Amino acid sequence: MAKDRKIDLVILGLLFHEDLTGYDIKKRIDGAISFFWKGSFGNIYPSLSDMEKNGFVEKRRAETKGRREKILYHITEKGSDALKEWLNTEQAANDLKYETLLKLYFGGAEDKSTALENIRYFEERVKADLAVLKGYRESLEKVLDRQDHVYYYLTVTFGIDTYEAYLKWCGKAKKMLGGMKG
Amino acid sequence: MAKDRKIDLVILGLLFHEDLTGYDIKKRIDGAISFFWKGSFGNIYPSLSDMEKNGFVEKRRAETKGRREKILYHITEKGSDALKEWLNTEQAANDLKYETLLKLYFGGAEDKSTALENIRYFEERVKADLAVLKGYRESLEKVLDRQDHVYYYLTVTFGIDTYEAYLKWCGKAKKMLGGMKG
DNA sequence: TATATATATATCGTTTTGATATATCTATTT
DNA sequence: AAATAGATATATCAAAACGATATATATATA
Repeated sequence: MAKDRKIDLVILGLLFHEDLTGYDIKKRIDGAISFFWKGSFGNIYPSLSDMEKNGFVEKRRAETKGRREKILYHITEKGSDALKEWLNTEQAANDLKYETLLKLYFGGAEDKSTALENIRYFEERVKADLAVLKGYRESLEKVLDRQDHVYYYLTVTFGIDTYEAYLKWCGKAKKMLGGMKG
Repeated sequence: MAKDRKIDLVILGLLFHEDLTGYDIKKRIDGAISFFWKGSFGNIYPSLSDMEKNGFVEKRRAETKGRREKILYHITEKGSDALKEWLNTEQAANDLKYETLLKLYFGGAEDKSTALENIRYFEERVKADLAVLKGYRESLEKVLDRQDHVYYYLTVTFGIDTYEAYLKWCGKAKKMLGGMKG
């Protein structure tokens, strides 16, 4: 595991539950996780390769029955230890990049209709994403007896709560801009 | 301006109002903007250098009165056009990285006290940041007659609304984890 | 059968991050 | 007056992330 490479921890977290290929890992990240973290082949494969070299994960040839071979990765004890150590460190960096707010902040360079367009576009995407998150929540509510699912459920409700706050703000912002001259 | 370099737009947005040095730009970004976008010397100086080469900004020697010279940057018409073009493009990427949620998602690898620690740490920082944002809001409320300030105000209220949603979620999450076995 | 889509691994150029190096100016302390 | 700490100012570097693309096989569909 590299010193400051966060993707390593994402991968170890996923491998803690099951063996996965690099492609599987990408799919997992693109699911429910994508609302709060992202990954690309460009960092997943180099991470797997380095972690394998350093003994945090190991390769398990999948039973391919004559088909094209694929590489399943399995977490080692060293990998589990690294994951747990990270979970137990207090600090956690939450880095937010809202291009929407950046545009709004510089809105004075154009007329208010431009800013309103920006907010409306944001609002539409938030509504769409919120619907997806509510779908996840509904599925998870049925299986909350399993401990892992409580953790998944909490991340989903975090998304729902913040997205609903976004929508309320959109309403207020549109009203305020609407009442402004220019 | 580079093809996909977002820091270019941040700099152009700031220079639209006033001439600034690279150091000034860093300070501006570290202020109210840092809640939704970040920048470092490592991308600010290369961006300024490239944009100067390509005619988006130009150097203005500051009146230093014998003191050490500093480089003030001034936005050109080409730079203003690029800023406005960006403001008028519909899509805006909001990339959120919550290490807090990442740890929570993988919480099943440790016991629930670890997850609770994670949430409590997050809660404390949100409270501190929220106080700063409320201070900004108070200052801005006095000067809302100026159009630019309305835009700044909206980005600040976005922060306040979402941070308050975070805190409500923290309360619910702690309660839910508290009632869970393990 | 043709073809579009999904699976799977890998790499590359660009951009960002975070730290550090260097030097000057200004305010404070001794 | 001298020492020093902190702010100002520019710049660079290694490491990491991003986004796109290349390559090839497997599977579903028209």
